[in-house]
Amino acid sequence: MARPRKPLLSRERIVSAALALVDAEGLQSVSTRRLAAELGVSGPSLYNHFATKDEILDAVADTVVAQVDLSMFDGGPDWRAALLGWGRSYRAALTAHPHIVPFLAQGPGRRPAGLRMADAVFGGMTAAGWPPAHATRIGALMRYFVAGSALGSFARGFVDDASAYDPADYPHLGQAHLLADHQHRVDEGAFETGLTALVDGLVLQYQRLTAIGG
Amino acid sequence: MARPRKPLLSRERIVSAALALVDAEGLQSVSTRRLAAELGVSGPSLYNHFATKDEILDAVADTVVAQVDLSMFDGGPDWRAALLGWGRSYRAALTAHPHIVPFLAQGPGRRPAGLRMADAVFGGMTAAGWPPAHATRIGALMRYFVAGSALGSFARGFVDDASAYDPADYPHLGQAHLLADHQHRVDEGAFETGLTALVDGLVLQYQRLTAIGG
DNA sequence: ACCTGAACACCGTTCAAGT
DNA sequence: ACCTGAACACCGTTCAAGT
Repeated sequence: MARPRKPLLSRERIVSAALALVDAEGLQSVSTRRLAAELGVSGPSLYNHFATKDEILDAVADTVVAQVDLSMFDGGPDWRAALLGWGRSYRAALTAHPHIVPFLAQGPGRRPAGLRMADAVFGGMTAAGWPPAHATRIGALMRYFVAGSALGSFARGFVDDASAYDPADYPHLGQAHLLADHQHRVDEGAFETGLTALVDGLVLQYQRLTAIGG
Repeated sequence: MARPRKPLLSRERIVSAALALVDAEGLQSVSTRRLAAELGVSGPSLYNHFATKDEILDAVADTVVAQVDLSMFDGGPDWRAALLGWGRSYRAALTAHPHIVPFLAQGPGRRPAGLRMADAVFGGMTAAGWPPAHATRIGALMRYFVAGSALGSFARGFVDDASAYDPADYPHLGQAHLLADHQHRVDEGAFETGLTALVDGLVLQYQRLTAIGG
């Protein structure tokens, strides 16, 4: 068979198969041949729809980021609640597809969903009274925190094996092996603690700013 | 030539050549054959010193994290200053070798330098009066923020091309293409703003905690 | 336009062979 | 013990050929 009367592939079909494969088996398992096999075609077929494999993964990353709720930014002047809500939705979108996060972090500048997000945050913060330079920084620092939390699950690093943590080497890590069990709880707790601290700290800065300004 | 009278390679030589190659050309350029060529040997020779390529990269990541200054944690009870100093040193160590950061984030649990760091932070925070559960979270959330900031330079995402940001699509990104120029400044500003906010927010939490406790 | 198989220049890793 | 070349099962991507 050569060219079929109706196309076998489409960008959407390729992207959703790639996302399913990433979720099921991780980034490593996404090769062009493997992905093509999953779609019932041969490897080179993909190049009729995307120029490179990276372009496919870019599109996958974009659909993940597109899941982030941005509605809180056209609401009103409660930027504190908006940041909290956005942060949680952003993190939820990433942790739903953890294997794509390392790729996602490589630079969202050309991905529409990332741009929409940056635009919404900037617009929301400036509308709430933040100067433009601050609004830019807030968008960036929130992204750092959320991406970092989704990427490197802190607790995932600890092995479920007491012998790995000799108290002579690490006097304070006696319970570290237990963390493997509580992985989720530690990550969620650290994320919530950090998110709250971040927003609380920004409130202080906002107060200083308006005290000087007004 | 087969086995030389004195070994041509050592783990240290391999790791430092790998780090130099990562810094010069990025993670993608580190293949076993290329790295071996850089060392004047053939590809499979590396397997006499490391079991896998990932083990080599793990060792590279470890040497990077080993650069982080941890002295502030055995100083005294000023946990605020310790977190600020640690955060800056941590970020400096990572941004000195940006190409290894995506790999580094994959999980530091088995890397000695990462464990020493976690241990020092935990010890410092508990010594300063934080309950153990909080100390764990603080170590994690700081790592999220620093890793995120080193990994995904926010500004790097924006292209130096005004036409990429149609105001019809992104009403608030009119100046976005200028960010490419100010990349460093934006990242540093966002990092400092976020670090300060984070620590300020933790101070509030600490006050609440001790107010309830005492 | 959209698929195919063959081909190119790579990978990480294994292994028998050499000293 | 530590290096080598050959080999295995893969890669991403190109391209001429088919309809």
